[in-house]
Amino acid sequence: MAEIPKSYDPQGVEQRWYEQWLAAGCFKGKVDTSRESFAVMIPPPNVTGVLHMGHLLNNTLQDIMIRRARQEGKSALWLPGTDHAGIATQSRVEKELRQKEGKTRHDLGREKFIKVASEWRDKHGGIILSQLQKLGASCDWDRKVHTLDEGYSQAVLQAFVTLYERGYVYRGKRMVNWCPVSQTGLSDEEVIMKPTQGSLFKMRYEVVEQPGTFLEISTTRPETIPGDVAVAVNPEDSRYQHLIGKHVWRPFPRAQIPIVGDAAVEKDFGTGVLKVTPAHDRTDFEIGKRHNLTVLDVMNPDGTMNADAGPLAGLERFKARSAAAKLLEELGALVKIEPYENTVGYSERADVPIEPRLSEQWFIHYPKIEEAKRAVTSGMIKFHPERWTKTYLHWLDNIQDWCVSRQLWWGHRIPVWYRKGSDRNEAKNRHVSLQPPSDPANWEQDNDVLDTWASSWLWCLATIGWRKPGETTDELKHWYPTGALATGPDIIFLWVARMIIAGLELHGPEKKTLTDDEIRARIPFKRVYFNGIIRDKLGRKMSKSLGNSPEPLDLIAKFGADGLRFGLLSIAPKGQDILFDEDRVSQGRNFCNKIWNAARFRQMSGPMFDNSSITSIVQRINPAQLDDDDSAILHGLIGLSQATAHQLDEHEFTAYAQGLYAYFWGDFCDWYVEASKVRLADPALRDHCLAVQDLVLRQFLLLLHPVAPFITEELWHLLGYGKENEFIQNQNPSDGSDLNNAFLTASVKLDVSKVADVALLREFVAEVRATKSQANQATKRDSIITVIPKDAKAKTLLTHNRDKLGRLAGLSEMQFAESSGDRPGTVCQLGTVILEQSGTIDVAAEKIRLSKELEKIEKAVVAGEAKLSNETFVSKAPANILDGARKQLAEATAKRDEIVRMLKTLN
RNA sequence: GGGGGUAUAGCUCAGUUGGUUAGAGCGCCUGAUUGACAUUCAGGAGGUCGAUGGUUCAAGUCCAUCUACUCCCA
Repeated sequence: MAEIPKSYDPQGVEQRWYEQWLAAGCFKGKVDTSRESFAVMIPPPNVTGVLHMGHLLNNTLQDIMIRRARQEGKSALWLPGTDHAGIATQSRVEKELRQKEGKTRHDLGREKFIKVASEWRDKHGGIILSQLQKLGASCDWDRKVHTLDEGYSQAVLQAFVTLYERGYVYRGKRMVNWCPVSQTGLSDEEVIMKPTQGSLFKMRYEVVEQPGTFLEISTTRPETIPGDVAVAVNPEDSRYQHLIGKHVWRPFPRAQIPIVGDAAVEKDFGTGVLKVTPAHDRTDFEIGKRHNLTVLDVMNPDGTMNADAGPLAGLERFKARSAAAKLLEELGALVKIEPYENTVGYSERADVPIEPRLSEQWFIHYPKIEEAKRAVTSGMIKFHPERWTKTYLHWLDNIQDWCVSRQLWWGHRIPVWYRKGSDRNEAKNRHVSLQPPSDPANWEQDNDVLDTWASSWLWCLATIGWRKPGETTDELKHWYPTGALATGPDIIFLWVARMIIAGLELHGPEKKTLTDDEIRARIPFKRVYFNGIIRDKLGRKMSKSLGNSPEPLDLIAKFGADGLRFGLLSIAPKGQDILFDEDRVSQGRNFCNKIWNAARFRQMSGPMFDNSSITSIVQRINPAQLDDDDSAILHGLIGLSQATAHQLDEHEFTAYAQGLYAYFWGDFCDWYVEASKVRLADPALRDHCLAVQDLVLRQFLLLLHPVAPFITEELWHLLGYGKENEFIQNQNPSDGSDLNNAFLTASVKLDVSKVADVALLREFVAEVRATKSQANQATKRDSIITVIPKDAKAKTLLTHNRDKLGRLAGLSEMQFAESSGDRPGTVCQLGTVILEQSGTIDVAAEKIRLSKELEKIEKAVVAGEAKLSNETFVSKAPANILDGARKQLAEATAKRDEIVRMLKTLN
């Protein structure tokens, strides 16, 4: 076996293993019905996206789940893919077109534009996925899916057609969120509300029937005045109710408009008078409908004012706003302008304020809402952390129909044809199908495409072959529902909820309502893990413009993929936002190096023996030589295995990382390995001790593998645990029961009480070290101590471990005495320790130290006495708590008495 | 306006059915280093667990109110 280099160098190791894994087909998902299935579908990154910190964490989590599943022998599949990202991609391509060729998409025409966009996607779209390989992502790359793939597209269109046939899809003229830059409608979920500094314009409109009487009206959008068709007041409002039915003069273009009474007007808001602009405001549109008002659109799709805007015609909307203010002033209709902050909806992609705009759109009325709720409330789908359930239910309770048409070219073109020259709103004039009509000359296809989310909501279905309700594939039968979904809580509505609805409605034959069993069969995943959003050190979102996002590939190069993965995991609190700090990730790299060196130490400590199985290692353990530390560390190993199994099941990833870290570094390296150095020097004990180390390392590597795949695979082979062409990914760590069985078979009896004994010894060593440090003896390896043991048992324990203690605490001699005489010492649970020193004691310093300690212990004594003298406590507390309290008080009292005694000797 | 979340050491965070003297990493201070590892080792300082009240033998943990910050939805 090759000698292990001094420090861990991830670069070579990572590349070498990743290539071998790929070559051996390690990540291939195979339909194997004899095994339990476990699938994870990657949240498909946008083809326009670049790898960022969020992806690193999100994909690390998925990789952990899938690798653990593989270890457990499940038939695992992690399916990768990308999302065509309608608006984002189209904007990018149009921008390039404009910059490079000075052309718009209309210059190219639909077909040519799509071709250009496809080329752009092919060039840029795969970058993220290849970057994920550097992270170690074990996706089945041969199954990569893109939402515009032929088969996937078919599924998307079929879903639309099916929902149409089932009556869930309708076309209507509705208020939509219009993005004047992308020139398309948006769903509510794509609109970001932002507090925006603006102005509130106070104006007055003269009452036609009562010249000289004015109504004062406030608005933030005076540019829409030409679109005013009424003013509204609350019919209950005594100030204005007598005016209902009369008219006011709209200032420009000057016209009479009615005063209507409508309960939607808040009496207490502003002046209590509302200008009604049905074409440009949702509430106004509703009021307009109730009062049969005309809808007067004064704006073009690109955000400029149209001919109906009178004096404002042709102006861009924000220019029109100031022009309108000026005009009002000239007309004497402006009362005042005051600064005003309100919340304005912005287009997520273009980052400009959206316009409420009336247009013909396609809508989906969500089916299976009731079942979607039940799936989560009754635990058929489990959310981690659970609290997101509330958010999810809240959304479903207030759900609005989904505007799914987008006025774009890049995407799935809506499979609807209209009879030329006919009324499109009449069903008989429509042809809704995957196939064009047989007489195409008489029809024209809808120009719009579907919202990108109307394709990705089928992700768990269409990636493994769903093409039509009721039809299925082997993959679907095997892997659906998938095991888990890992994603950010920011897309709980956009994606997670919709996937659930899509699965419930479309997987399987048409059903009006579903039973629990049917829900179980139709849900897209059984668990959802919401990972936190990674922010910078100051809590700001990572963004390009702030330049606060580290380059993921640089981080991988700097810390190693394993180090980065472990570091991210250990700082990612469950479902909470994560403040990213590079220093904290270095902990992961350091841990890898520590593991590396522990393996190196093992290799240097003695020859390697047969490490090929648990049994072969356990056979080398000599039950007669099993000492306190062996028992404790092996017992801990079983505990760690159990804890890991539980934590991974429950998606407690942080606890998983911390548990591994504490055991390996704290228990194994700092204590066990250090202590074992004594035995390793003794030829009679060495091989037994090495066997224990081999067993610990083996099991630890198995447990660590999901989060740190590279280093564990490397050491697995370097330490002889696996044969060539076998991989650690196929080795089951189990929950420790296999270790227990092996011990049983080999008559290795672990004494659980040794765990407590070792804890006492560790406290003892820590106290001695501290005492030495205070006496400036820390460097010396030859300190002499005298111990007054607490009792016979303590003395035995100390005597048995004399050599180890000597090494760990740096002692040349440990002698026992009956009493300390009048000399000061340190009190610990096993007894009082007196450090023999040549120099004189710093009496003053010693007094301060002891007084401080006394103060602390006195508190414990007082608290303990109070507790135990409380009769209700004694009668009500359970026996073990009572026992513990008594024991604790006895110990504290003894310690206090000892300290008091020592303080006296100093006087 | 509605609904979440968070508040524990200087910083970032653990602390899962209430039960010993509340933990970790980083940072800071002191010291160590000739054979696993300075990406290391040992020690130390540092906390009335946001505030108030309640339930309980027992509260960081449960309940109520409040304060601050934060996210989502209107």
